[in-house]
Amino acid sequence: MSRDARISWQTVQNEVRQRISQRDWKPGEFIPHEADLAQEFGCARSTVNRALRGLAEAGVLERRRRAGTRVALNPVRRAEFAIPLIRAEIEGKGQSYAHTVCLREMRLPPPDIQARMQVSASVPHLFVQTLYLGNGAPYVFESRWINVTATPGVEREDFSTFSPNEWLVREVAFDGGDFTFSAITATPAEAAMLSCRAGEGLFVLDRTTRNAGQVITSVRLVFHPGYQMYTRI
Amino acid sequence: MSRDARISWQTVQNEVRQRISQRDWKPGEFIPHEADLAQEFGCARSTVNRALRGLAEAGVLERRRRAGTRVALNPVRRAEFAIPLIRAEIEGKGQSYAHTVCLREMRLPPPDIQARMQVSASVPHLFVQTLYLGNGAPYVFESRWINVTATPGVEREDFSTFSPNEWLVREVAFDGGDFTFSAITATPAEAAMLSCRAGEGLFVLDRTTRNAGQVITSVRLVFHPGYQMYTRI
DNA sequence: GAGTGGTCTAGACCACGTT
DNA sequence: ACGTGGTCTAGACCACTCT
Repeated sequence: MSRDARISWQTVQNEVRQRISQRDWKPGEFIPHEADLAQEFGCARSTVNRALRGLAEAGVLERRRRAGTRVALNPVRRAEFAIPLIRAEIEGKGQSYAHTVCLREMRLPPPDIQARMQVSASVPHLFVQTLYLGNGAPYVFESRWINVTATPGVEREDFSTFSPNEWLVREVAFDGGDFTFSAITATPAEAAMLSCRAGEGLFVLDRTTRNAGQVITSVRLVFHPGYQMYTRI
Repeated sequence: MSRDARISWQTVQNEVRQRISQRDWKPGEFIPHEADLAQEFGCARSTVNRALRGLAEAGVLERRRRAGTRVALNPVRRAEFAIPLIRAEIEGKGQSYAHTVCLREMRLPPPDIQARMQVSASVPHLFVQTLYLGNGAPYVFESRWINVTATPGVEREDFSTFSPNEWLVREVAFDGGDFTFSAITATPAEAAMLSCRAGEGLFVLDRTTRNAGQVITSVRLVFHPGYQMYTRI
């Protein structure tokens, strides 16, 4: 008769989400303890734990030992964005992909790059400038510094078949990085590369990538006018 | 003698991360099954599962039933960014916070806002423009459309003590939204608001916030020149 | 069909922070 | 001190998907 279906952690999570949305449980308020919720839903405490842990990771709940679990005051505090390969991003929009290497040489990095890459002034790095094209039109212009001691084999690579972006992703391990998003006003040189007018506002991503504490590469991507980065919660 | 310490899921996760960083396990390769790893580490399979699930959520691993677990081809594919209150962001930089409401009136939303908010043309919305200041200097200029039927009490609010941003976070539940980041070229009006030159590149965030499927508000934030959004993996 | 990850359970112990 | 969340275990069954 009372053969109930198993309760999944998603069921619990959805129910909790709904109670928060409906303001049964208001921001800042404590919600019942795991044990009580387990009893209410008729499942094991670990199932409730799984559900609530996910909500805490998403920033919806705040949990503290001994104190309990409360609804976060600002329930939407984090969002994720995807970091696609440039090729994948362009092809994902249904455009044809191409890239051109404009410059490739060893150079001493300027002070700002030294600081970002945590290297001394006297160590030459590989500097590569690449233009990526979607349907033949400039999509993004990349200026990249590569730490050659951390990327064996790069000195023999001309990036004609694989772009610096693709080559590094294929050949070198990464485990972390910094990202800075900003807007710049196009200089005449940048405008010429991206086929736009000087003075236009352009979206910029600066990224420094690391592996096991070592800096691999530092890159600036200047996107074409009108570029948008999108994400959803 | 052989009283080993308990193995935590973090231990397993760090070990797996390290093997990937060191390229013992290369991108695209399968790694051992959960059961084998559990035996190797001397812990329960659920502990291994917890560790690997976290890595899969982070995009480091790809897991499929029956097929197994493999190292992702592009190990760093996602990043999180924080969405602070504007007040918290300004004060977090050690600056004094202030805001000024420039405009507050009921209006019919223009077509682009109608599309974003999924409403018909004939429904008036509350339109509020607010300038946020850090140390007295313009920090970000906000143009916001508010769905009054979803935000009871808003018609009596003048946003002098609480900014629209703060008021909505305090009074209304959210559970999702869309974010679009882009760059614009400052119009003369925008330049005047932000005390910058017309034609400068400015960082822009468009956000539409929802609760239980209903659109609450749609906002455009135009930041001062030089603004950067930062995140780290 | 069979093997893999996904999940649930019931119980246990522990870490930590509030009181 | 003690109560709460955090975690681990051992076992079980299930869902999915590859062959």
